[in-house]
Parts: sequence; C-alpha cells; structure tokens
Amino acid sequence: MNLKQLSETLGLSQTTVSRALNGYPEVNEETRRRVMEAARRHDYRPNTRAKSLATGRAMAIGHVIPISTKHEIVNPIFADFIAGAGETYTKMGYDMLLSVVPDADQARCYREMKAKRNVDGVILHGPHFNDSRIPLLTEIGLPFIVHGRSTNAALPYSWLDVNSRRAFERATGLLLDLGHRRIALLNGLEHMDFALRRRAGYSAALQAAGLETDPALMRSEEMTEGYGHRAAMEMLRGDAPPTAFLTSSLIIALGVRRALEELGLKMGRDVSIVTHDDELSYLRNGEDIPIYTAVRSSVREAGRMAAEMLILRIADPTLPHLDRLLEAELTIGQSTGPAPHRN
Amino acid sequence: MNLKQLSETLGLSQTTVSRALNGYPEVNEETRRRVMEAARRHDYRPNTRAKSLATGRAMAIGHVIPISTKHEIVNPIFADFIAGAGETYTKMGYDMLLSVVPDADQARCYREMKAKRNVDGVILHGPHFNDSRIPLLTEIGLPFIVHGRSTNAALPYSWLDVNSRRAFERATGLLLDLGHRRIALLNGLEHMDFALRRRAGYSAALQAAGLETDPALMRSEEMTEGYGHRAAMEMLRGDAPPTAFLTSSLIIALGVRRALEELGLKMGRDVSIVTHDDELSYLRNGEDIPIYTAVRSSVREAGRMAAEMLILRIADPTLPHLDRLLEAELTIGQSTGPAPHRN
DNA sequence: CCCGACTCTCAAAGCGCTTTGATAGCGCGC
DNA sequence: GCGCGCTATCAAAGCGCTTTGAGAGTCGGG
Repeated sequence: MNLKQLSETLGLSQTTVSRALNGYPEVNEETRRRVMEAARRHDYRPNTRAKSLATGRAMAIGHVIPISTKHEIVNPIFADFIAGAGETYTKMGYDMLLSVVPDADQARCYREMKAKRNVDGVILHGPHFNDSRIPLLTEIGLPFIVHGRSTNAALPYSWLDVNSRRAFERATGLLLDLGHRRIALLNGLEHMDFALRRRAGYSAALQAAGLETDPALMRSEEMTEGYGHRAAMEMLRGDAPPTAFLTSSLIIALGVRRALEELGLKMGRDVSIVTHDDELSYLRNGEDIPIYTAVRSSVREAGRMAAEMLILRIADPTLPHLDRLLEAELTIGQSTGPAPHRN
Repeated sequence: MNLKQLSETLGLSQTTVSRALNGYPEVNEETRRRVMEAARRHDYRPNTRAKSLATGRAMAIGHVIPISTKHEIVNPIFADFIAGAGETYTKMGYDMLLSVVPDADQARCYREMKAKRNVDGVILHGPHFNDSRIPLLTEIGLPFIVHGRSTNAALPYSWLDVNSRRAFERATGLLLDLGHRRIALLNGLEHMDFALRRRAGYSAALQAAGLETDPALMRSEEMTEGYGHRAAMEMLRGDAPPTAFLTSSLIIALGVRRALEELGLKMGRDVSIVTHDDELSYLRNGEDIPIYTAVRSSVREAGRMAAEMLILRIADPTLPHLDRLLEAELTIGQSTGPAPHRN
C-alpha cells in the first residue's frame, strides 16, 4: 500500500493524505481522523527511501565501528552503547546504520556516508588524543557527537563523556586510604583519550599522597582478559610486587583475578582490585553485592544520551556545541581491603 | 555533486553517465573511461535514497536485536556476529540497519521494515523452538537467514548453524572418558533452540554410557557470569556434587571458576569444566594455550557466512532454501582432567 | 449583494537516480 | 542506392513521497 493507493481508496488527493498523516494544521479534523483510520487499517507506512529523497533527511544515524587491525578486536562496550542509542532512535523514529570497517578505512567511510546521503549524523566512538576524525567530520559537514573527548582537538565539538580522570583519582585515593602504596595501573591503549585521562587521575592521586609513579607498575594495552592475567603475573612475580591493581575494564580485572588464583593469593586480602565498570549487560559485577570495588558508569545510558544529543544537533546544526560530563559512581565490593602488613 | 551536475560537466546525458558507471555494455569504452575518471575526480557517489527508490532495492540488510525484557540483556555474541556480517556487507556494497527492540515488539519491527522498504532482507537471531518469526517473515515476504535453527518449524527456511548437539555430545563424551560420572549442564534458556540441541547432545552421550540424566545437575538460565557462579555454588555444596561442568558459554564458565576458587577447589584437578566458546574477540579463551577445554566455533565467521547466504537469497528469492551446518572444534585446555578418586 | 478572509483540498513540480524506447550515425551487402 | 543491423547516445517516464502555489467553497461584514 503506497500513498497513491491510499489516497485513491479515500477519494482524496495525495497532498491531503500526506498532510493529514504528518500533522499539518490545514486539514479538517474529521478528514484527518478518516485518513488516520484508513492508514491504520491498511497498515500504511511511507516508503523511507521516497520520503527521505523528498525531504532530504535520511532519518538515520551512522555508527562506524572500527576494527582494530592489529588484534581484530571489537570493542565489547559497543553492544551496550548501541543498545542504549538504539532505544533512543526507535523512540525518535530514526534508524541506525552500522559500518564495520578496519581502522584505516574510517575516513573514507565517513566521506561516503556524507556523499551517499544515507545518514543525518554520526556518533564518533573511541576518540584518540587529537583525533583526526573531528576535523574530518567538521570539514565534510556531517553532524556528530563524540562519545568521549579528544584532548588537544583543534576544533570545538559536541561530546558526552565520563569524568575518567576524577573516577581514577578517587579510585586511587581509596586504595591509598586503605594503606596501599604500590598500586598497579592496567590501562587501555594510551592513544585512546580515556586512557590518558585515567592515567592522569591515577598519577594525580599518587602525587597528592607524595608518591611517585613507577613505570614498572603501569601498563597500557588492548583490554583483554589475557592482558590482565599476563600483566598481573609478571608484576606479582617481580620483586616489589604491587598490593593493589587499578584496571580499566572488568575484563582486565577478570584476568588479574585469574592470576591471583594461580598464585594462591586471595583477592581483597592479599591483593586489592579496583576496576572501571561499564555495566555491560552480560558481564555484571555481581548480582546483588558487587564483586569488584569499581567506578561505575553505565555505557548503555551514555548511548541513550548521546543519541538524544545528536538528534538535537541534527535538528539545528547552528546550535552551540553541546557537552555533558557524567560522574562515575564509586562502589565498594569484595575486592578491596587494607594493604597487607609487611613482614 | 549529483548525477545531473556530473553529466553536465561531461557534456553527456545522465543516461550515458549512469550506464557508464554501472558497467552497462552499450557505452563506448573511451567514454566510460572519461566518465569514470570524472566521477573519481569529483568524488561522485550516487545518492543511496534516490538509487534505491529507482531500483526498488534498498541495498541494506536489517538485524533486529531483541532485548530480553526480563533481564535487559544484550546477547554478547551480537557484537562479534555483526562484525563478521558487517565485513561481508561492506565487501558487497550493502549497508547494515540495526533495530534494538524489546522482545515483544519484534513482529511489528519486521513488518515495518518490510512496509518502509528500507531493507532487502534480514538475519534472524536467536531462534526459539518452533519460532513464530519464521512464518511471519515468510508471510510478509522478507528474505531471511536464520542464525541457528528452529526445531519443529512449520515451514522450510534457510539457516546457518553450529552442530550444537554433536558438539555437546562430544564434550560430554570427553568428560565420560576422563571418568566423570556426575556431569552438570549449565545451559542457556531452553526456549532457545540451541539450548535444546545442546541438552539433547548431553543426554545422548550420558545415555550411550548407560547413565541417567539427573535434573539436579541441569540448569537453564540467561547466560551470565552470576548464573554460573550461583549454580556451581549450589551444586557443589549439595550432596552428591558434580565432578565436572559443561557450560553453554565462556561467561558461564567464568562464574563456575569463581565458585571453584571460593570453595578452594582447583579447576582441572578437583572439578573439570568444558565450555562452548564462541571465540568472542574480547573474551579469548587464553592467548596461546586455551584455558578452558572447549567446543569452539567462531561466531564472527558465522556472521560472515550468514550474510553471504542472505545476499544470495536476495539476489534470487526463488532459489531453493540454503542451509549450512558448521562443526565445532573440540580443543583440550587446562580445565579438564581425570575425575578425582572417591574417598 | 459583493468582496475579502479564511478553510480545506488539489494538481503538479521536484528530490536524484534507473531504465525504456527512440534516434542518429555508420558500415555493409544486395 | 537503399535498407538492415549495429553502436553510441539521448529524452523522458517513473520510483513514492513532500511541498508549493493555486483554486474551490464558505462565511461574515459593509
């Protein structure tokens, strides 16, 4: 059933039917009622392609999912972020277009999206330090929201981020309060902006306590379970092992925990762990009581909000840039305890 | 730059330019060369919306991601499946459209996709026993491929699946060979078809060994870490605890492992674990040597293949139904060992 | 009684592409 | 020399919607 057929069965012009359905005021309420009713009965839906060709708006948002070419890893937070964004899109009548591309092809992908006109805007994932995609998107004139921030970006942009610096500063502070002095940081790759901020928070807290950062206790890698395990093993077997770990993701923390187990150490007694927790739906930090002490921030909620911000920007691209900083919540679990006594 | 502008700069008609770009034979090779060159220089890309309005093909594939309304869980395998499918789409010039909807709204979502004409086909995720979406999609005439199978489906359909039954039969067989007699099965929700097949394989192996299945050793829940932990705790604390666990996902296995740790049991010595492993990119089963003995099958590869099959079906919907059964690979890790002696 | 204002509806143009059907030009055989 | 077949190109219609600009009808005021 298309508009022409629908208008014919109603004995009205396409114009009137279209206006009735789209809520324009110049149509008689009685007529509108009839049209609505008929549309419902015939389950009429406008052809998206025709509609967006006519209006110039695609009613779709693009997400470019880069695949790390080195490790072929899909960032596990995408599923939840996208679930959140998807909720907003569905509510607002937008579609979500996903492109999975190798890191290197991202620029081309964005240009294509613009040229092919099949999205009205995009969400930029995983921003780096001074991320080149920000000037690119600005140049090609595609509205966007950054999930995260990009330190040193040359141009202004809209973003939504968690206060990673503060979160890691507080987490480190907690461990210091518990008496820990050798605190390891298992961070994500440090070309990622969030990783830089987390390290800054960690360093700031140590410095405030009059401690120096120790390069031997700081790692920066792709956030996998294996990384957590390997790094913890090496550090704990070394001389002057850490008494606590601060990890950038729950998955890394799982690896650390496995290392503790293998070494016969008890988490929360012999070694403490504080982790960042994105509240991934399939990897909950305990069911009732949290297992890990964590700085928590729902990435799903971030998805919802980022999508809303983007839709606002699309509606009026001349608006001043939006930004929103979320604070992570620090929750105490069973993975932390006072630093063990020296003997 | 649109087609009209491009053809004007070339002094050719839109027809000729369009044909030159789309590889039609009736255009002079010299002309085609000129056109191609100009298109490249101006970075011309046809407007997707206009193109698909004209051709009637959307050049997009839909994925409906259902959100379990009870637990709000996003199936963690989606990220990798979609990464795989996305690779194929990019290669074949298709876009991927994602809809995140609550379980209950799926039917409406599929109907809309059809009516709005913004996809050429869909991939059906997580099929149930006698899944109602199969007759629905058949009725509305949207080409589809099922990732998995649906036992008892009334209609024929195309699918790609892992031989879950065989995989779990072999896994159970391995544990039996190691002398285990009390083997627990921590399965996914059993309205999911794969879970039924896995249980069937498990039961068949036990039966072949002359053993009876014990309901006390079989669970069926949403596959989370917490579930694995809770179930293992309960079973291991009960009388007649199992000596081995067979789990439907690596995430469940992580939970079981945590339970073992808390109870002071050593994995592979006191209690064995065999798990299904989807080879999720961010949750690898060990880096060099596998941690868990597992029946492995790459869900990413499944995504690639399912997408290819769907594109074939879209090209010719009259083709007989396609199907493809993948065999999982059984790899021995450190989580299995001979059943402990009774004492 | 007529005119302007207002309400409701319509025909047609336009969005950017593909594709049909027509046409011009050219060499070739009869 | 004429018609045929072939090649290379084009004008125009059509995909299904929105939106502009116009028109038909109604009503009230002067």
